[in-house]
Amino acid sequence: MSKGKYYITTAIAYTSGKPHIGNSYEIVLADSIARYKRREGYDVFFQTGTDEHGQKVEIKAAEAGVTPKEFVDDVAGQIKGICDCLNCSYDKFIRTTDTDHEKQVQKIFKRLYDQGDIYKGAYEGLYCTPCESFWTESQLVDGKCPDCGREVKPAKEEAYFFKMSKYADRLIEHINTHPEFIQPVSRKNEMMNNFLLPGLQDLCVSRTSFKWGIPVTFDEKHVVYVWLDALTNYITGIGYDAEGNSTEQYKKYWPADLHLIGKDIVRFHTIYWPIFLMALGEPLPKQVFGHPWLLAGDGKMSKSKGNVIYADDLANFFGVDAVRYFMIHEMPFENDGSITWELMTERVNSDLANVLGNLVNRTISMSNKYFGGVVEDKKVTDAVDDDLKAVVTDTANRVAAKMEDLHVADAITEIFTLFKRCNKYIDETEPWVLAKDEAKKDRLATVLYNLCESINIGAGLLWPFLPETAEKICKQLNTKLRDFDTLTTFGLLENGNKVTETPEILFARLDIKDVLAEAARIGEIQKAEAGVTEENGEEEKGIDIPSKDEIEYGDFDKLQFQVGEIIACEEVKNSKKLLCSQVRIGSKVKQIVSGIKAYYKPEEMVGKKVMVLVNLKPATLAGVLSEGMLLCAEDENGNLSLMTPEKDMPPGAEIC
RNA sequence: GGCGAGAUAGCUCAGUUGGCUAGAGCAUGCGGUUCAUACCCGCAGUGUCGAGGGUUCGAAUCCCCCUCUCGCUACCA
Repeated sequence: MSKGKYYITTAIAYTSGKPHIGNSYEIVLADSIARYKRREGYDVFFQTGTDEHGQKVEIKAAEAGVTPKEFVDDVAGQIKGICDCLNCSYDKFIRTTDTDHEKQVQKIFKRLYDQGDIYKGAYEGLYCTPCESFWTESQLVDGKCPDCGREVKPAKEEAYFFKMSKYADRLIEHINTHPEFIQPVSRKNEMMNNFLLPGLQDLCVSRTSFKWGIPVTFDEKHVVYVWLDALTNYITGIGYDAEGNSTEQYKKYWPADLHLIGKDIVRFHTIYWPIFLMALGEPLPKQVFGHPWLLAGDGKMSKSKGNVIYADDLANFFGVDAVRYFMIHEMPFENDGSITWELMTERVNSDLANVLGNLVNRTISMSNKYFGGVVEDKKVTDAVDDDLKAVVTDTANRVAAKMEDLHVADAITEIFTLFKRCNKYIDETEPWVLAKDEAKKDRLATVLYNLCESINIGAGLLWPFLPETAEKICKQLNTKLRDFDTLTTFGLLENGNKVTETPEILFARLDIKDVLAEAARIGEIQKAEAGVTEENGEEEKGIDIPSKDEIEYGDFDKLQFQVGEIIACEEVKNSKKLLCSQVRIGSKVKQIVSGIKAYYKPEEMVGKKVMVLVNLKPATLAGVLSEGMLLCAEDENGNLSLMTPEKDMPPGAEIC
């Protein structure tokens, strides 16, 4: 009997490179929910996939010397490989380069244009080159790029915009009347306070600055910009048609019951996506859950440091279910979790090996030792059985309650509580004592039956989370996976069932030394791939940034750079990132505000001689006048380093 | 700066509408046991529940204020 449909999606992964562990977490979480819902009796459709267009892919492909399509085919294959390696049971793996998807995106774009939701905008001096972004007049902040704060410049290019504000009131109303729509609730406040209530800006939905995208049918030099292309995967993947010929599958599954996404893209899923749907006249998804992140240890991951953690490396070493267990268990509902090889080892040893693996092993060993593997209830009960049975048969309800609220980590903890109760039961009943007394043989038989039945029920509950392990347990017990609606009934295990004679260790205990050796080995491989060797540990991989247009010497000559000496520096009040420096340039002193507080303390700024752009039009930042710009180098993580002359130079020396 | 969340045992956190000696897991110490993967079971802890004030018979829980952390957002010439 079906309880109805359940459509769950993950975000589609961007194909700029192989995803690390933090990006693999979501698919496991989604898979657990999907499997759980299926076992509950829902008709589940579980979609995941890849987001493959955009300039970043175009650049990466060019670097690799292949076409964008060849590049994304390769990366999408890797991403799909990781999903498969983690045993994820998706029903559809959509790629935004799928022909069906591309056609529908074009139709959607056309339709929204025809009905006036998308309009062609013109850009006069409103293009931010570093951000590759166009902005409308109203979007600028102090006349600057609202993303990076840098100068925007005149550009003849045109782009299409979506009229977000038209639907804002309806969306605010929807969010207020559907408190479950945005999860966790703290995200709802952020969306309301930062975007919806201050007033929505129109969103640019096309680009002309790169080619790797879905062309706008009626204006070929434009490609559809990322969010309209990516978000629509949730409907195109199940057969939406913008001209009214959607498939039965679409009619059955839409609206989605759950969009599972990272907390970084909540804004796109709870503002832009619902508004696109409103414009198309389609119902909104029931729930969007912005989950926290799984971070690797404390620092940032980088290949040149050799500390990137990939799901497949972990799965190869610890086993798939150990990785799934860690991800599910260690991730709280609202705060970020962290993963390291050490933490993985702790989880595997204490929960999987000690509690679960050992329980199954000792139970089967005793069945073999005392009864030749035959498990039979001789109905010799004792008061201590009652509590065991109560805990075991109630676990399904407890798990269900946790899953209802998407507290998946708590749900799996409930299952392990069941297994712990079993271990305690063994101590209470002391089977090895019973075994010494022939008169208590029947009691012993019942004890072992109770254990096998409890473990069987536990395995049934465990399946959505650790499918491979649950199946292994059933195989060792020689039972079938229990249907969900039988999990609250004790005693369904067939009498006279014979367990395996050769129980295999489910999870081996690990020695931390071996684990760290493996981590080090993988780290070395990564460093080698990143081009770092023992001798030249400093030889880094270069970073590429988008190229700007070629300029005339005259353009360069307009800029005046000089060496400036910082003679005083203080923090700017009311600002998190700004320092205000007094900079001596020749005989003059300029006041310059810079966003470098995170990298330099005011006192260490004083005395430095730095490169200054002196003829920049003065501006006011956080209420403080700034009459120039201190130049910095910036790495891929946004770390800044001031430019200083390589030999000592007097303040005011021209840089040319 | 604006908005929001949080500060509880060594670590990760639970603590419902204020009420009995403030809890769980992991780690630590001690004891028990041997079927089992040196495993399991039991016991024991320590906590000014971030600081200070207030409401109340009574506050981790409500109010005020302070300090710190985090998230989103603005600022990064």
